[in-house]
Amino acid sequence: MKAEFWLLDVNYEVRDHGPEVWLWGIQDDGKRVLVIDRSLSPYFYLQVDEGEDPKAVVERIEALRASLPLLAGLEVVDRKYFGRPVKAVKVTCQDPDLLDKYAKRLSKTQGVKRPFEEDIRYSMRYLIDNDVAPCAWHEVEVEEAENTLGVRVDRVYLARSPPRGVERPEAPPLRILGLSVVCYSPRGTPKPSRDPVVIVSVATNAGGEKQFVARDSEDRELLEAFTKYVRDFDPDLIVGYGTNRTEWPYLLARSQKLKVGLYVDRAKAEPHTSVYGHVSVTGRANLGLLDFADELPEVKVKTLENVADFLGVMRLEQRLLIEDVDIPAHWEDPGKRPELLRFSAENTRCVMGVAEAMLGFATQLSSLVGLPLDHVGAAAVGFRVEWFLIRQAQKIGELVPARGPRPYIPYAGALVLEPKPGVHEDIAVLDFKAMYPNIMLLKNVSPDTYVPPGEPDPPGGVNVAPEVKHRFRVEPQGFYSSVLSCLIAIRDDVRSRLKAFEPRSTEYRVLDARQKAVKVITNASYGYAGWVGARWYVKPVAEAAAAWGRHAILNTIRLAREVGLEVVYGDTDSVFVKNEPEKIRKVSEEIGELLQLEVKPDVVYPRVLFTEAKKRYCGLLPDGRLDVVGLEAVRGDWAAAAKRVQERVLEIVLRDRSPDKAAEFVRQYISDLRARKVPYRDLVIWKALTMPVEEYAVRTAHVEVAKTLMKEGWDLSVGDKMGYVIVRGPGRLYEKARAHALASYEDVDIDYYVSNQVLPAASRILSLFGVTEEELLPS
DNA sequence: GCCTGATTTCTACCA
DNA sequence: ACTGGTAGAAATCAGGCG
Repeated sequence: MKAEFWLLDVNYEVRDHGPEVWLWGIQDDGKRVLVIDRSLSPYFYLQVDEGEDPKAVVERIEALRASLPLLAGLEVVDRKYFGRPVKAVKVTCQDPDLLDKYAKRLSKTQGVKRPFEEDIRYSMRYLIDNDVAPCAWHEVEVEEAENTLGVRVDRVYLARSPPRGVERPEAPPLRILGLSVVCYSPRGTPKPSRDPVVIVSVATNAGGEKQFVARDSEDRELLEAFTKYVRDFDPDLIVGYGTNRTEWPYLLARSQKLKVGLYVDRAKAEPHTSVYGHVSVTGRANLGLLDFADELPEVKVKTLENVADFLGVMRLEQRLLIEDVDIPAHWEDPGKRPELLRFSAENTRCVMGVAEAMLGFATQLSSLVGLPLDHVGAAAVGFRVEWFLIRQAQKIGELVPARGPRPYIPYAGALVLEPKPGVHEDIAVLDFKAMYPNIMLLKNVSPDTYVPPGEPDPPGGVNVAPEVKHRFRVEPQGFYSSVLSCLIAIRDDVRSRLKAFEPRSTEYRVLDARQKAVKVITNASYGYAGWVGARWYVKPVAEAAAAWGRHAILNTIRLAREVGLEVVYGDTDSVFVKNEPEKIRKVSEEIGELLQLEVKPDVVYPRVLFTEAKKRYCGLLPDGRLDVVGLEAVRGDWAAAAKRVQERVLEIVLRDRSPDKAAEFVRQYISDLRARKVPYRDLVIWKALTMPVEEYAVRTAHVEVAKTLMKEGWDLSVGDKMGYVIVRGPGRLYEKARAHALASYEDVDIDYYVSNQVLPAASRILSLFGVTEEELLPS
């Protein structure tokens, strides 16, 4: 019989000496199923030395067979490595966990150059080899089996054939459970060995809301009740915020200590930490939404409340927020405990809202790159690109290069023009459409088409990069080139289908999420190519793409000037020119002919203001809104007070064209600030720890604050944002920084905020109009 | 030892 | 833990001065 299912999760098991893949899915009738497939044997490759007879290598390995009991098969195969044909021995092995060990051992065989793909996990191997993608529909020939495993699904199937993809864009209705957790520690970061979980707030997309609250800091019953709740609801998705890093590890450690089985998965086991440091719940997808918050660069401090506010899930002003340092007092005080309960419940509501906003993108990204839903968020951008590449490599018989340490040598990147400071009227921004991907596509820039120095030109000819002179074969089409054309084709297809639907329809939202996912991967391809950690890293590839990019923008500038278009600024793939449509059309046309790249006006600013610095400007949009770029107003490491003032100054200067009015506004603001009428939170400065505190070479405010907090028992790690205020007193700035949650308004050094935050931010703009800092101070 | 300009360190941004 | 190019604040260094 045939079964159709949407793939939610995948794992593998070794049972009765045979590996099997477990595909957890959801069917049309709402049944949750487990499809077990034993058809694919794990394997790796051994590349055979050039000039060596592969059969001889096979025989040598055969001779070792007695000592390799789980070796299942040897086959000589033709593959490609960086585009060149190679002979390899495909070694199949019964136990997927022995691939690495066997590969190491057999690599020493005479005539073997090196092993390949022994580091690809069996479950990924299965998905890739069968072209099975998570978060997508598949049909499979199956026979129903009895649920002797005790897995929590409606049906268990044995696959008779590998699943085949079915074109169906929408996900089935999923059961989603959201959670947030509060732990209690009298002081500092809670420790599971010592401190209880006191509140677990859950919510479901079936409308359920519940709180599990510890009785007198006894959390055994709470953990048991929570576990039971999860099992009873039987979610497909478990969502939280930062749960991979904090809440799940805590719940696990705590339940281990109390000997409570946290059996929340579909396979009678506990959650476990998986490849990308995320927590995996077998048969479900556990998502930490913080992992997807990187897609929202507008949100600078990525707390749940900020993300929820940005997405319109729950407004910050409406929230009751409790800082970590204030949690113990709220739990201890029966009068304040209800506030803590409300805070926790709101967190879970925010989690559910954020999940709704982000799931479309997450599932599309998962199906596109082929990583299981719970992996894809946790995987860094480079790995997302790489898994997409690995999938494509399999299709063309390209061996997946080993990841290895390589020397890092920087190369020249993009070109940035010196802006002409001041206000310019009616400026058009000419943008290259997907510049780097299109360059790589057009010039066939790829790891496998690169012709190293010393090698003769191939018969089909080469494309030679300007300046750096790297050469790339014109044919056949390279790996990157084919992958990019595939991505571009998908995006064009999705975008054309998009037109048939209403923007609010489900179909539209699904397709829109898909085109965004494709865009993210496409745009990351150039960065991937220049990443030393990449499996397909070849420095000249990135270097050549950058050189062609410079060539493109330089030609655009030249042509613009030739037709008499004034160029006022440019950066990487954009050129800012006077808005003269006819001349622009001409430039665009000529670039199209000359470089086969598309360049066209993206926006037209009725007015745009440049500072004397590159990468910092502000454009007024036709609808009156501002595009603030690079300035303090869009930076996360300036106090909101300074950012607000600067933004307002820009508005007044660009909309009303009145530097005087703007100066008056600044004077008024500074008097308000001095009168302490500005909210305290607008004085908090946020900076991230980019390395462990002990590695800093100099003393800085945020690191000093981090050290203080750590002394108080708070665990901090790389990436954490430290919020601090500057307080009055003598000494260096770093001596006057206090954690925002531990300082009070009275301590704040207003003069610092006037002279080092608000004034510089305002003056950055107003100095262009001859307004001095003295003139910005209230009289 | 103090002052000042130059250099280094650091973060976050742009494309 | 995708790239290089960039700004700007603050810390720190280095050298002159007395």
